[in-house]
Amino acid sequence: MAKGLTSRSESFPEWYNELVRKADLAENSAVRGCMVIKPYGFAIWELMRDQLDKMFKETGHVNAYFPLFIPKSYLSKEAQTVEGFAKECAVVTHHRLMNNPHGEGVVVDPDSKLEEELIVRPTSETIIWSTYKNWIQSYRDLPILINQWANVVRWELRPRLFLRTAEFLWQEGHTAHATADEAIDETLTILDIYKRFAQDFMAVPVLPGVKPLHEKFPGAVDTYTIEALMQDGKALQSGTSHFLGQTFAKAFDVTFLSHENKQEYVWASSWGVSTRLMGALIMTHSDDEGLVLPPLLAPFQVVLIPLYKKDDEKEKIMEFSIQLEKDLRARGIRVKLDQDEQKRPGWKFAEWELKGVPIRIAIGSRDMENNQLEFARRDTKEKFFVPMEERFDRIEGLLKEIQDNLFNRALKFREENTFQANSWEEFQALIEKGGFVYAHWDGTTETADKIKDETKATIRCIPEGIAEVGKCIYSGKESGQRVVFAKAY
RNA sequence: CGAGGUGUAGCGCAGUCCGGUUAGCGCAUCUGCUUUGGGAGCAGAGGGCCGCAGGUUCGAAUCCUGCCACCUCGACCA
Repeated sequence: MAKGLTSRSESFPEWYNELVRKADLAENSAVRGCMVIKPYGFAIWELMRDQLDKMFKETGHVNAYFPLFIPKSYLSKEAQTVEGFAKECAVVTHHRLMNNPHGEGVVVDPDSKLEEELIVRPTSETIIWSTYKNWIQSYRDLPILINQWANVVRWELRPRLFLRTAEFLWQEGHTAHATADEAIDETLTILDIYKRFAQDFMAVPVLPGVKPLHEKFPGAVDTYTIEALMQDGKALQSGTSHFLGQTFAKAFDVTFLSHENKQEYVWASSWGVSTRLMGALIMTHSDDEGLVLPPLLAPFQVVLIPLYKKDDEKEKIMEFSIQLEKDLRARGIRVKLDQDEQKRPGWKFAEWELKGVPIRIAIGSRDMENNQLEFARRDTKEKFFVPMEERFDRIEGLLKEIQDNLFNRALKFREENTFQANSWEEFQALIEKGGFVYAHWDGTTETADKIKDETKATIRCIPEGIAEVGKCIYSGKESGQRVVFAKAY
């Protein structure tokens, strides 16, 4: 049992908070709502980022960078964007400080007031489309497939590490196309990348689908989402891909001359995933002993713990350990040899479990004599001995096995917590239990609002291809298909 | 932004009701010895503007007033 880690059954939110801190992922900062991502946590984010970046580039996207500050007037050009983000924007009003004429410290120089205030970007559609206007004249300039890795600020009143912070890191893709079909294709291509990334790398099963209109991104025609189910039965929106239609092209007057020699508005998509994915990763796999990481995203896939008492033992053990570290590294495995002499082995075992390292190998004199190594896998907590000559094959095999096991385990959990509700009473009971609930809905925002008021459940997404006629569980009106309800983060 | 709560050592807390020795405990830190295959034991040591500013009092962590910060719960959100 990890020292001082609250169990999930005792309090899931507390468990999460303590885990994030104790596993050295992140901590609160001096600025309310902003987090410090610590090196170990950032290493995981870097692995996610590198993989996503690779997938974007494989599908023809390029990276660029747009400014942090957005002129206030840009936001007012697109009415829905204002409505969506106005309540959570940080605003820059001055550009200079001065020594306090009445005392200690510095004050804002009143003479440095900006003529036009600047908004710290909550998302970059407006500044990007005001730029695309200059880049696009003819169909020959299309498509534009740009992504940027950036920080954004949304002034949150109730922050939680990784899940909801005032500043967060993300990528935002912004594409421009000649036709609606092309933009929709792009939107769905990215949704598929997100799904594959979540499932194949994070080992997190996700449910792709489209958001109902009242849950979509302001300014989008359609918002697609991947929804994941956390261990406490709550859903986490883990990525979104928007078909923006011509909303931003019209707001910023971005037109192109088509094949047919006609001026037409450009079609758009935008899409993003953020450091919130860290929250999904943690809340999907981890247990009461700490973090559990899928091998593909583990900063260290294998940790080596040397065990020795006397100095003559130490020399032999260390020589072997250093060689094993080199051999594993040469095979492309991320490995950590824990050489800390201040800490005892038991402490190290617990510490690396807390940090979620998939495979631990203990190396002691007894093992040397028996020509074997003691393996421990983090996901199942099994311990077993591996003959020396099999060590490389077993490590490589185990990493794949653990990756698969985590996904299958999470998928099984989701299946066991996915239900169908056919009456209002049934729906209420199932939502109270937690999990995904498939139910008929009459398609109106009014009904969705009432369901939310009474149960706190929202429509997470409308999955594709499950057409089935039925009656709305709340209003009893006609419904063309089931939608997925859950309580959400 | 509404409603509650909490600010005491790096972290977690007791003490505050009912004012009165040198403000205490656990973890962490430092020193020494013994330990080292599942978060070591013993002995010793260091560390505090008791959130901030006023007030009451011979005397304030403790009582009063104001401010600030953080946490939990609601409304909003990736």
